[in-house]
Amino acid sequence: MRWQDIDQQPCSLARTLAIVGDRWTLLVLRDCFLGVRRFEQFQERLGVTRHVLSDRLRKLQEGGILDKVAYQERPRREEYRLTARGRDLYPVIVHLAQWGDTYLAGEEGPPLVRIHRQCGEPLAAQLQCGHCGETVAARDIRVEENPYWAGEILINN
Amino acid sequence: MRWQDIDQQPCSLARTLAIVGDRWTLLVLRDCFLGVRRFEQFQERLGVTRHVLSDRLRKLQEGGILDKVAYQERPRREEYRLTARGRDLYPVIVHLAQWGDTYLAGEEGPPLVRIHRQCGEPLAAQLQCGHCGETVAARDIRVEENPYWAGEILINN
DNA sequence: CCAGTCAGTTCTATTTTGGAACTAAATAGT
DNA sequence: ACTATTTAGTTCCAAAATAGAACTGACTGG
Repeated sequence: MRWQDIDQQPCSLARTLAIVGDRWTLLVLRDCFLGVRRFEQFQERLGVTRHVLSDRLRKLQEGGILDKVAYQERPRREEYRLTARGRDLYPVIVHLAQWGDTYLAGEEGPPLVRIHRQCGEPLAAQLQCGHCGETVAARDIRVEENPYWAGEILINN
Repeated sequence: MRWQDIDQQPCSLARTLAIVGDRWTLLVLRDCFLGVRRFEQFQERLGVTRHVLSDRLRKLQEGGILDKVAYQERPRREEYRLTARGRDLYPVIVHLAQWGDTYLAGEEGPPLVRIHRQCGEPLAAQLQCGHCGETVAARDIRVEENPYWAGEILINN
């Protein structure tokens, strides 16, 4: 199976990765959350080639994650801004970064610290159940298959 | 900059993506969380070529995310199991999948539903501050730069 | 008219991936 | 003893994606 066909799979993770799972794309999003908006700035900060950056920004736009907005006419210049859908990916960025903070930081410590404004402490991100408010671990979750794809996704049945 | 050098950047997200950011790797992890352990099963479920799968499993193992454990001698056969470090990536998988559930599901609805055992409801995953227990949104976070990399990561300073 | 800015596009060489076939180390059946 | 089967890979080559550099277009400012 080709990577470009994974969005056809009955899997929300695969479908999401079809938009944000290419090389560099999640780093582009990190920069978006840090306030970067312009092509030149993404390119300089990431060191990605312009041609790949152009492709990634287009896919993020097509996926509804970024909006292309003119910030100047004559000559027209456009910048990229996170949409509400895009901001919903923040927990993904935070958990990936936190994993790196925890397991991959050197002697100097993590490059960035995220502070929770409300309590003033460094964020120790956890997964929370929106219904009951409790902290959730992997073993607290049971998975149910949509009957439409019965037997196609889960193992042991 | 080459993708294989991103682990050199002062960015925990980049360092994490150097391990899990290749094509197919997060889908391998999804399957791990669904209980898949064996090479043949990953290969069949994902449709990834054996040669790429082999490479991804090796990188996950080197990154301490999977353990390669013999489940049989004569002939020796090994399977892959999530480590504690690996299980810490669960929130990443859940939030990516939930984003797909929310924005990319078709008429049939999401392929899988995750149920929180403790409350019995479908999980609506949120980001939680481990210190104060509150739900956290992107705008609730302020970022501080490690002085070691002063001025290298943040913009506007 | 010339240099500079910004957001790309185009070009070629290198790297990665996809698809298929092949290998190794056994066991089970005839 | 020979043959097929199982499982976990490796090897090979063509096709696709990426890296790096140069180029384009639409202006502005001097």
